[in-house]
Amino acid sequence: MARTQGSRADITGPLVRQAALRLFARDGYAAVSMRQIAAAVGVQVGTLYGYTPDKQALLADLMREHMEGVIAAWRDSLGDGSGNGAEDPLARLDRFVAVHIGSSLANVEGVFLAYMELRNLSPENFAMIARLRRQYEDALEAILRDGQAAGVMRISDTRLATLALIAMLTGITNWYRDGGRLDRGHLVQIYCDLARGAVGA
Amino acid sequence: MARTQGSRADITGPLVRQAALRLFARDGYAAVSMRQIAAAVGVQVGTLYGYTPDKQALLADLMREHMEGVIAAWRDSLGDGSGNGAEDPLARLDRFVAVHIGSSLANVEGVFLAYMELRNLSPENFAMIARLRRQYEDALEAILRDGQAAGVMRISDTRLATLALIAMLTGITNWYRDGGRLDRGHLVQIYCDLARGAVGA
DNA sequence: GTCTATATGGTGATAGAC
DNA sequence: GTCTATCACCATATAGAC
Repeated sequence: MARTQGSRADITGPLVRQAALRLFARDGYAAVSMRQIAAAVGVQVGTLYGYTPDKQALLADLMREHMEGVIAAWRDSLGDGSGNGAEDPLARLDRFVAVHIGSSLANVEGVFLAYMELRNLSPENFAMIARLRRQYEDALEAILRDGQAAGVMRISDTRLATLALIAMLTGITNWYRDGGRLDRGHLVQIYCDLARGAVGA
Repeated sequence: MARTQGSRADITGPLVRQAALRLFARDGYAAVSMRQIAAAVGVQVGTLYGYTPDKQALLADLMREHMEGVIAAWRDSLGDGSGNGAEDPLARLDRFVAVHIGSSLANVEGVFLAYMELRNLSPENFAMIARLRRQYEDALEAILRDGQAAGVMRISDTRLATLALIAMLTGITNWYRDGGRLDRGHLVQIYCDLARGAVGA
């Protein structure tokens, strides 16, 4: 495993982050040592500190990138149907469900970090991640408010419904495996029905 | 903190488990040392090994007791309305929601362990906890099947709906705090509406 | 850019005195 | 039942050679 000399700065950085993501997701931040990450990359432990100031920053960066990716996936899904100015709230809800499931399954390890490692963040990093999470939640709540206002949803508390729907959707990553009983299209369909029902559509 | 001598076997055992539960829930199993647990109890570290064979068994016991408590809370809720032989599936769903929220909020730390520390269990202990979880999930799925058969629910996949509802309900422990904007009765009411909607009632 | 070596301190678990 | 002392090992992070 331990390479001796040989400089590959262009690829070592991404490898460090990829190995850390995989190991943190599998065993948990606190259970993974910098030595394990170094061994997975194929460098000695001291080398890691050329790519991150410390272990905490490595975790925070991975979580930030995950949240930014999830938010970007939602934002980018808006641009697809060009000139689709006034999309129906129910169609927007379906799209949110599909995009959330898609970006979650595309990065299951990131989802694990985002929901399990909050307590291992420093206060400053925690505040940063919490802000990004809130931003994402607010995108869904805006849909529910519009659906409520348009009379196509019946919701007693949009904030609670938002948290309930996101918890419901995120739980998928705990059990879904490609190649199982359901394909992704079917999965999205079923969760669209569950979500529409929950908001009284 | 460190007591010197003095035997209190009858109370030290529960204190060890209580301190471990609190610390594991707050900081995570891997991040908590046996020395921290001992300090919280007020004994020296060697003393802990009179109450548990090792750290792993301490975790597994706490998780097992939590799951057994949740299952018992559901089972005991059946006996209350004596002679209530043929309860409506929708009423049973409401009762499941209320009991789940009640037992979750009564033991938030246990819920944290049950959902965050599965990966820190040995294979044998993991299998034991997974069996208890499945047993609890099956109690909900039986309700959904009956509701489907009775024509009072419309569900395309009862297993998925079960997992979705439990994820939705369990998410509550991530944000609910007594004394906040909502009291527990209101909370249960809102989640009953969400659950009924999700299953097409 | 990567290595080796090291500083400093924490880890789970056990043995044996009291 | 609890303590003290200890074993063998692993942790994060840094300094300086190449």
